[in-house]
Amino acid sequence: MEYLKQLNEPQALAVQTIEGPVMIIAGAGSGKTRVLTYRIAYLIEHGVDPFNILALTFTNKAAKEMKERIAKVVGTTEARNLYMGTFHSVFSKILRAEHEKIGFPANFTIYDSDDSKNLIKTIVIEMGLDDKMYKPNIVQHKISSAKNSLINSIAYKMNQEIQMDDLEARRPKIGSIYEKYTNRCFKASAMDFDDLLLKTYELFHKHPEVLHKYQHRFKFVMVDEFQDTNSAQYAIIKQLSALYQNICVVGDDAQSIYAFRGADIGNILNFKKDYPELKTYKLEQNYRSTKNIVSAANSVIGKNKNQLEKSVWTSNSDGNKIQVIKAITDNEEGNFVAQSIFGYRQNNQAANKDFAILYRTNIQSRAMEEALRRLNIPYRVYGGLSFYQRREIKDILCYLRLCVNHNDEEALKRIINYPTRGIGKSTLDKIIIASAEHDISVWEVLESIKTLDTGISPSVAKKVDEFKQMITGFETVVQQKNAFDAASFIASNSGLLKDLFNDKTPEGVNRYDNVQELLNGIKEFTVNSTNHKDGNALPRYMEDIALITDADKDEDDEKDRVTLMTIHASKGLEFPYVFVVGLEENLFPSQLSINSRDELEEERRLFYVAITRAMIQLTFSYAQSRFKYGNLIHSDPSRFLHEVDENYLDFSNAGSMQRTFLGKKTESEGLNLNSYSIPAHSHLKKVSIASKSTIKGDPVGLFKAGLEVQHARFGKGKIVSIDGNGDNKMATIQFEKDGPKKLLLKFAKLQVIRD
DNA sequence: CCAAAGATTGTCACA
DNA sequence: CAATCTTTGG
Repeated sequence: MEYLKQLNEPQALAVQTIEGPVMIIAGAGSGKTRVLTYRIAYLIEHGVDPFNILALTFTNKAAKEMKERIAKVVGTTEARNLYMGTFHSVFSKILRAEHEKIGFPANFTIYDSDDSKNLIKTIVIEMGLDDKMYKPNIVQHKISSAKNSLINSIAYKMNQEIQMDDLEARRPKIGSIYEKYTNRCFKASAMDFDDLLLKTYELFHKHPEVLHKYQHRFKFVMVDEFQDTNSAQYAIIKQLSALYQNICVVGDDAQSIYAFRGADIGNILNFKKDYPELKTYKLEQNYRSTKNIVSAANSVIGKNKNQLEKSVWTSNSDGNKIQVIKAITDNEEGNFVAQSIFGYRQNNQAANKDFAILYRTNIQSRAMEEALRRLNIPYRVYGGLSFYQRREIKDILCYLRLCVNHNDEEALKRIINYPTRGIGKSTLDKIIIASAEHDISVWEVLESIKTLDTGISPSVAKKVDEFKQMITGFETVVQQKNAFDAASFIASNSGLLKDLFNDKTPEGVNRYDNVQELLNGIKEFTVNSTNHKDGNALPRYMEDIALITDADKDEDDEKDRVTLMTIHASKGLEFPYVFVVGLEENLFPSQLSINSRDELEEERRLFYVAITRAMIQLTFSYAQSRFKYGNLIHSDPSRFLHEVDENYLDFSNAGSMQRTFLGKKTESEGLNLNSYSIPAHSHLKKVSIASKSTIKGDPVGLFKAGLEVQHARFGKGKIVSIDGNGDNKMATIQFEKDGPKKLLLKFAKLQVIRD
């Protein structure tokens, strides 16, 4: 019990309260992971069998890390028997084990959201509906939220309220699409992410004996990041812990940032109502950040109405104020941030990996990357297009998927004509129609392509049959070989590898390399799991891979690089130096959120998460204009900037970084935005780099009403107003000689005289 | 059936 | 802008 001495009072109480419902409200940086780890260790040391502990985490990586930490306290053997993982991975395992009860085969495919969207798109077209009204994204979102609220397609269609809502939204057919989608998934032996929860709930609901089994198995249930659970997840943990009531949830309502994908902050806010016996512990001491940072964060989150009462404090030193950087464009913002990192790094002996640049949207990484590259600062971008979503990776995975599960319709559609083998869209359509007519899976159509009346010509039918035989051949290989050998065999014998190899464009070479990387990953899996029964076979790899994300890949984290990620992805992490960039209205808070109080509060919580990632120094930045859809648009500073108590902010750099931009614009050498002076009290040294213009093309967005300008033909004039967007931006100018004129800024070649 | 040109659309976060 | 979808001509 040596470790109990490392804990403060509420932490120690939380660790030692092991029976009955417990809620741990863990403020940012309050040692949550430590408490979770020790609590599990404490359970085990008090005689609880690790087999009886279920711990649900937000990411696979979190589960893995926690397991390692627990292993250090209680030993590897004990730790290995813990049941730990994400909701999705834990429940997909249970569903595979209990597959007979739900009528699915054990080898069901997990459709990712692209697969779901494609299927929805197909169904909408097949039903002859207006695809403007029934956009895949919208329909998918509707189906997903229904599933997250435990409403299956039958209940959906019977629910009067929902039907009315859909009718009002002029989308009355959503229920029918949902129903067809469900049937189609079933026929394809596939589940989407939401099904993993919904079907688990239904399994437990319909089969009490199964529920009972797992209730006894998991006598102690712990849930991390409870603020981000949705109704389905909550319902399931309630089912599981109903018997023993040993349920411990850990979270921070102030960090609930996933409502957009169905997370219900009400789960944590109302938890006590469901468990009156609840013991609540609040971890309020922050060990991570300086006083300035903690106070700034508190001043922000205080603006939210909907929250549990708590006061986060720290005994750390005051630290520096939060630097605020103002830039003219997004590119300039990138330069300032990069230079700032350069300066901090030199003056504070900081390493690259001490820095993080956090942004609201992934696209913002580009300007940052360019600037970092220019200063030779190594970085790593997290998130963005996932490795597993890349075309070439998805292609090969679909081959593997089809080998493991013939019925996988989305996989079949994707690869039946890639590499091209003369089976085009019309043929595919005929196959799908036949599968609907005979109520058989698409694969079964292929099996009897020669006898069914599909309208496919014999010559094409022959090609289809050849494809079918190729896959059947692969299947034999899968059964006989380990995962790596089977995957390699399929990659080359499908022609896919050759197709990529023949593409000598840089992208083609890259794709080829990516496939090699995937195969290396499979190799690693094969080597690592040879001691497991059947663990080296492809089907097991496929089960794993569907729920793995890039964040789970433990890529050489040791490399000394600056971290670039979205704020969402940064949850749970900490960095000595943090830059929160793009603090502009309509970007952060996002324009989609500003019309609803709840959504705005979520954005504010997101801002809170961003602030609380920083340990030593926090920097905010914003640009006055940035490119969006190829147009330079004007941006106002974020309202969040004004919500931070100004006692904790340092605006001195915000002013000094402004250059007389417009005044310099006319010089033929181009722009030099890359040198600025830094106040004496700052850590930063003056940094100057030579670099080309940060603005691409004409900065037409920078003209404003009131400017005095010079035109080559019309002479001097004053801008009255600006209309239109992007290339069509037009200025009404009152010229001294020729009176008012309307000119396209793109062509006018105006020079600014004075503003 | 296919490649290339043209049109459209979207970008908010993710298991 | 860039990725994706649609149209068009061979």
